[in-house]
Amino acid sequence: MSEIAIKYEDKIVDLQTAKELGLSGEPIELDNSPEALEVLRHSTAHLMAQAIKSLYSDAEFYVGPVVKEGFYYDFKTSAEIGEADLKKIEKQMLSFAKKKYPIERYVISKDEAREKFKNDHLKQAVLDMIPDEDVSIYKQGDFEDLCRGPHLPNIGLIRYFKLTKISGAYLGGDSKNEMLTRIYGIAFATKEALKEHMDMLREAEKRDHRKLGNEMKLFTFREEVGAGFPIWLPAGGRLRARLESLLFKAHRKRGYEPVRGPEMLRSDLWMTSGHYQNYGENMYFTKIDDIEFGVKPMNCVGHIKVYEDELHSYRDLPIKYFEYGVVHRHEMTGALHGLFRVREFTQDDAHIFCRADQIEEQIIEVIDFVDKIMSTFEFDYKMMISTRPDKAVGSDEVWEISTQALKNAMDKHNLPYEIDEGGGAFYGPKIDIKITDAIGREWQCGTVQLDFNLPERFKLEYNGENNDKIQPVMIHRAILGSFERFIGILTEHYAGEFPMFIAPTQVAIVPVAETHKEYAKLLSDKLIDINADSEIYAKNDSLNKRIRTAEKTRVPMIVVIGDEEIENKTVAVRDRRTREQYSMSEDEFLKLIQTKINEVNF
RNA sequence: GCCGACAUAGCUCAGUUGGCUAGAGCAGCUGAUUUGUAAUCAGCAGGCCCGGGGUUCAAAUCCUCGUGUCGGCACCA
Repeated sequence: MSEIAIKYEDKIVDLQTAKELGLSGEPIELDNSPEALEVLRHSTAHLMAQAIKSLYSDAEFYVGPVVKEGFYYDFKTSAEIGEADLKKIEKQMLSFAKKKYPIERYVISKDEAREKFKNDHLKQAVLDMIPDEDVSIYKQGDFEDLCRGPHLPNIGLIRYFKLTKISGAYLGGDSKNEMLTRIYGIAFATKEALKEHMDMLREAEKRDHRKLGNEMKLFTFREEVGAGFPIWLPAGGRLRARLESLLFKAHRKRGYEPVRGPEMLRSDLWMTSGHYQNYGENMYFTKIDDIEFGVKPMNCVGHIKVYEDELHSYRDLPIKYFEYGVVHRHEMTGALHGLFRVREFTQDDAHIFCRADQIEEQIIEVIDFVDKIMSTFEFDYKMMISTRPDKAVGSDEVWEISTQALKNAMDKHNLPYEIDEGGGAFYGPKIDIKITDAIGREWQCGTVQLDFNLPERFKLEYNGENNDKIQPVMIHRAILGSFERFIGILTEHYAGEFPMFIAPTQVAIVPVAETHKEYAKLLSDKLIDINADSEIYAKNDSLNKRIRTAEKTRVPMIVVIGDEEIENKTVAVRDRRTREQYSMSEDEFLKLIQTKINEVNF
């Protein structure tokens, strides 16, 4: 193992820089530590750039940073590069690596750098962003790149890497700018680590909810139906229904009232709410007898109309309405992604109308609710406070007060959070709950939004103790976010092996021979009585085949029924994970299923 | 929406530089078999090769415009 850099004042300093500045510190060896990988991957990005430059001589380079999933480099060339070219570039990289060019570093002034890269408009853009007077250049062979480092001492150290993805990426991350080509890659210090990483990706692929959803017949999409409109199949329907009914009970326990608003409302209302102006490009509109209607992208307006249906006293607050609200949003084609991003979805949505002095307790109550559910499913999640976006309604002052209120509530209860600057809803700041999918992508699920604007816009009020008219505060919240996304994430989280209480089918019953079919049906009926779904595998196939088929559906329990079982009133249980078999009495079995189904309450 | 890739049976995939009647496995149907814990055997059926338009003697294959999907970017539950 060789030394590649040193740690100096908690910073990684490469050997070239350390030598130049005469620094010394704890050595960093080339291993799979985060520090070493940072240096290795950064240098691999440069090696890739060198290879690209040699293959596409007009290539210009923007930035090539190390990121969570490896590294990338953004560049531009007149050549069309596709996935097939990655192999070619990898090969070129290896041949350069074999030459073991040392990576040299020197410093020049920014003006000199401008001159040096005068034919590269992307490097000029990079130079524009650098405030310093002097910049460093790294050189390997005849390839030079403007870079802050740190880098390996020699490109020969780069051996175990893979280019993983190619795509477009906007210059500076802004869709108004030109699009560059981006190639992602990954590198490790050892062959084993690289292999492990690739295995992990393959494993994640197996969990992909789109693949499992298809295999397990949970949901489907069809071209002739339209992009982004999921079709729920029977198995998915059962899973979803279980989740819905559990959650319904949980809402009722916490004082939420079920309500329901219409699917579309007159456009005037969307103007009052501000959706028309601030969210209109995501909405679908239609006309009925010359009056324009907007299909709801959110449920708040409907719930406001419920609130307006009667007068409210300060004694009645908080009032909590909930709805499994179907919403439609015009998502861009490129954003659609299985159940994670669709154009029609159902939110577990609720709106809490409360007094200003109830905000904190209400927010904390919602966060407790979220925690109850996420911990039941064993999800890690993190919370983000999102502040005022560019497109927003309401005064700065109101935004400041409401954002502060969210922070206060979190701080007071020692709840950790990150800040997402400008990520709020147009009507108020929010706390987002983000959970992670099988391959580490984070998805926003639950959300708690504090809103002083819609109550103002709709002139909502309640009677105070002195019979004065006071404006309530609105809290918008969703726990799962949407059934679609949440079930997608659940599918990946459990790799399709759903726990008993939400599994589409609780029990697979396999009768040994035809003569046991009748008894299987009786057992199935008993299961329905305790709210468990079962499927009887009585097709004209071998017993082995039917057990195999049942296994493949990932059903939590398989029971085999034959002469022995019928005679003794027992069932032969086969466990999903261990594939072990054991026998238990039918009564015990039914009790067990019942317990497993009922053990979860949010 | 942008960059790149892809679209063949219900599913997973073959199909050579444009050239015979487009194939396989699984699933489905029919029959035989009635099975004790991960694939019994045989037969049958199943295709506007994503959709329009074009090039060609000839198109699943080449071009073009759509639609959909995938990987990212941008945007978001």
